[in-house]
Amino acid sequence: MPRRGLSTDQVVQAAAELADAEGLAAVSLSEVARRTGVRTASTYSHVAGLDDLLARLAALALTEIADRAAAALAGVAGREALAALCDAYRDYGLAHPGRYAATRHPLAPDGPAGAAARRHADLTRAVLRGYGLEEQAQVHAVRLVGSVVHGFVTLELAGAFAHSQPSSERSWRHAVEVLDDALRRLSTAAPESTDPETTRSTP
Amino acid sequence: MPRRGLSTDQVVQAAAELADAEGLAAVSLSEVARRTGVRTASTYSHVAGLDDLLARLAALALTEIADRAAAALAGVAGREALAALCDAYRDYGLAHPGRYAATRHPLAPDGPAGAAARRHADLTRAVLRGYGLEEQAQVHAVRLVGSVVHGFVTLELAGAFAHSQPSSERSWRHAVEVLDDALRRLSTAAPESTDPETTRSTP
DNA sequence: GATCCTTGCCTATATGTTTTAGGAAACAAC
DNA sequence: GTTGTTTCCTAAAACATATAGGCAAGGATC
Repeated sequence: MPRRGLSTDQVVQAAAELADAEGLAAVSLSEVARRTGVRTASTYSHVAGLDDLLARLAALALTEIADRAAAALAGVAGREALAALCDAYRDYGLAHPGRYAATRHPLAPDGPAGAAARRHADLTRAVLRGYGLEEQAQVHAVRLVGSVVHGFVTLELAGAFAHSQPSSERSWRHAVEVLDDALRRLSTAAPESTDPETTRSTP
Repeated sequence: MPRRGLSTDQVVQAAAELADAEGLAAVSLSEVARRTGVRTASTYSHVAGLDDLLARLAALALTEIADRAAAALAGVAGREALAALCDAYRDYGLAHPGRYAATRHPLAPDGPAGAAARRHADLTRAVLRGYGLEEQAQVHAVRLVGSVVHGFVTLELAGAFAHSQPSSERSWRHAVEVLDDALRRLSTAAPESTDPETTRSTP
């Protein structure tokens, strides 16, 4: 019996292609084994189990997104940078729905997925630096941008915007534009907010 | 053998409680059967299978959210209405994470889930009416609001905002405020956009 | 070149879940 | 009481996760 020469990366890769083609729910050790040409039990030589495989898949997706975002951000700033960052997420999600869905898998803060998650936060922070926000506002902005992007892509992939005019593409451009506008206004707004609701005691 | 007097609603209810307590992934026909005191095969008398159960769970969650949103919207308008709508979603998601997660289950446009989804769109539209947007801008706004809310709640439930200052509660209030501000600006902005980027040929 | 050692892959097995098929008993209506 | 419907059962097939133990391929070492 000749060896297939399988590696962990190849197993994860097979899972990624399966997820994109058939949906994340279709990813099972059995099906991955089938597609790599080995028996199910043999995959345990490369991954610790289904949960480990899904975690590695999440790490792969996060890394790929961060790579693309970093590349897209080279040489741009301000509004263009925000659009490039947001587009990197959405384009990846549309091109690789299964991997994107894997991203929601609960990930350990340590490990490769944690490192990738930190890269994401850093990239968003780098983009937001161009808006001149103060520290606290920047955290809020990171979360807002993340919410809009993640929410839109998730709903779009779920088909919530299909079969309805205008196209989701239009709405996406509109959303990014509104986001840019809002961030710009936040930067020019009171740099030291005196709103009693947001400047309570800071423990 | 005395009958348990089970009904479809009771099965779905058991699944809902299971999902909230142990996570949506823990919902299986076996576990639901265990909790309702019947054998696994017996649940097939009430639901057509696991997929049908999850779809019914999604419909239940969407209906419950719509009910709460509708109640929260009674007698308020403008900024308060927007906040009430958004809070209804988030409060439900935090209180019932499993049911909220079930919402992402692919739903057929016909059937009860489809009706609930339409209620949601109508509720959002009702809130946005207070901002005086034109038709096309209103569609964009519905999608934007949906994205922000869904994205934020999803990320918050995934723990993305935990272990980090300031609290996610602060960021949430901030996000809703920014959203209100953005919508208000859209209403006062050019009612007929002449931006060449957004008014290309309409095929 | 013969001998280890690691390890990729195997078979076999235990356990749990989904789903269908067929039957018995509870319950309701007449 | 008979009939009919519905709930729940047992039985069984198909498939998934996971572990244990074994065999041999591919190197490294002597």
